[in-house]
Amino acid sequence: MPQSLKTAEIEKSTHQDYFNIAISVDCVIFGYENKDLKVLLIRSDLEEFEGLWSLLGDLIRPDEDIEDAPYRVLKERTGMTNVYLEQVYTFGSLDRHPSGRVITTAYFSLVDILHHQTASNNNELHWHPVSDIKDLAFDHKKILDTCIERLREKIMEQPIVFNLLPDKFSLRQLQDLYEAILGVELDRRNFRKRIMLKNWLVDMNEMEEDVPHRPGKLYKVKNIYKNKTLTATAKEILFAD
Amino acid sequence: MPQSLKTAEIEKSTHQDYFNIAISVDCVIFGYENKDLKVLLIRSDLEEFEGLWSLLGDLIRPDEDIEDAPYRVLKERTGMTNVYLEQVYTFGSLDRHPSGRVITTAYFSLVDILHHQTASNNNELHWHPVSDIKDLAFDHKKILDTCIERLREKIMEQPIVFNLLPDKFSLRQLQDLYEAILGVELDRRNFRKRIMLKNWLVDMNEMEEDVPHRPGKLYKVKNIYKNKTLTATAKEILFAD
DNA sequence: TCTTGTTTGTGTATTATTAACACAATTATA
DNA sequence: TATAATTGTGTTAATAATACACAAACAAGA
Repeated sequence: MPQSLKTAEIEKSTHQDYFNIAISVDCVIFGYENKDLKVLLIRSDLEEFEGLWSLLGDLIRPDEDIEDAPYRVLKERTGMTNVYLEQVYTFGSLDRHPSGRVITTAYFSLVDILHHQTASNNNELHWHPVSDIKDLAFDHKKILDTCIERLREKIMEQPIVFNLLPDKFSLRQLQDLYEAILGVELDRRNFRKRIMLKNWLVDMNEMEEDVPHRPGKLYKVKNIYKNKTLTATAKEILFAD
Repeated sequence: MPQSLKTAEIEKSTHQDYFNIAISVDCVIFGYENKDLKVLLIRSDLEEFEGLWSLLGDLIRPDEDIEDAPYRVLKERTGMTNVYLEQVYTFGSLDRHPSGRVITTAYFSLVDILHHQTASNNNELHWHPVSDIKDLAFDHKKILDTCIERLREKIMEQPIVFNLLPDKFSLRQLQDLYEAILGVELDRRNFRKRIMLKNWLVDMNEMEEDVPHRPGKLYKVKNIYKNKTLTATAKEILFAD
């Protein structure tokens, strides 16, 4: 059910289309800034959820592949393109949407905040540290939690966190990011050993600059892991190690 | 409804289109028999797929929670109740269904074939060894492959395979089952050690009977892992180990 | 230019996990 | 009572994960 329909129209159309179900996608857009894992939210435009934030989502169009819908939402609402996206789960409780029956498929997305910060000056959009988020509109808190859980599992196995960082980064930055996502502290030496063993990184032969301490070496992720629009089968091949 | 659409006229005229997508569930019903992982299929009733088999599925009803739909499908089509079910992925290519736009959410299910064999004498239903399946109607082969992959990951972490076995089983039966699902051979001593370490089993203090060799001890899975209709949060607690 | 603060870069010893591997005991059957 | 088939069990080696300390690099300020 479109969020923009007012209550009277909703009554009418839900009766007309009682036997219909709408399907949407919702995007959990993760970013990383100031050692915090953040998520991009928009102020809910529904009366029922006044004051609450919600995920970015939209109904799927009848002529649109479901996998294209989250890309379109990101582009339309934030201007972001070429982002990492992954389907997580489909939520379809009867009462999850106050204006009608809407089943939604959740995707999470990983973006480099700094390269996307000016993409939209829509001040209804805001990056929130995930640790600060207590409640969201609809069942979006549950969707967020499910996506965080999936993200935590995934980063231990596959080279995806680099989508949250600038092209060049130090091992310290990378470790801080892992700690922010996992919510734990990691031993520096063991972390470096484990990451290096995975063989995901390329040494740039450059050093950090303008840091008030001994600068660290800079790395980037190998190019084969950088294409963000891989098909599922291409991923299987690449990530087989 | 996209925010970019402004006028009421546009909203109204496109409204019908947005509800012009059907949503279904498809069930990959796994069973285990004769050392084969099998899947329950039905003859496709579509002309386009004449001669091909397909998964059991149905459209979701407007008054039905998405999680209830696969239970209903299983009950209606096979008589099975109280089965293990898990949502896997939602498939929504434009061309996946020849008669219109249908997005489908795939679930896999684990059942004990012997206790369900007479549930339906619908001879359009048939158990197929998964290793024999080359092609299926719709995109069901892709759905099946996705579910097998998920099943393989899951059985290494969580005590779910027992849903495929009778209540009492020997470690040999259990190992054969793991080998059938994973498609590999396992070392018997290491397998037994690993399973016992997980602490999922209870020794029944009974022995196999009517086997033409030294009989093995019988085990059952602990009761806390046996409830097949656990909520997601209950699972988290129980399986935290 | 010397001292201090801060962070990088590195290795080893310990423990836990996984993998490889062989033989005696039990039952049914001939 | 001999044979065939399978169960039940333990040790060693290899690999991975964890715990832990110190010297070197740079910036800033005395």
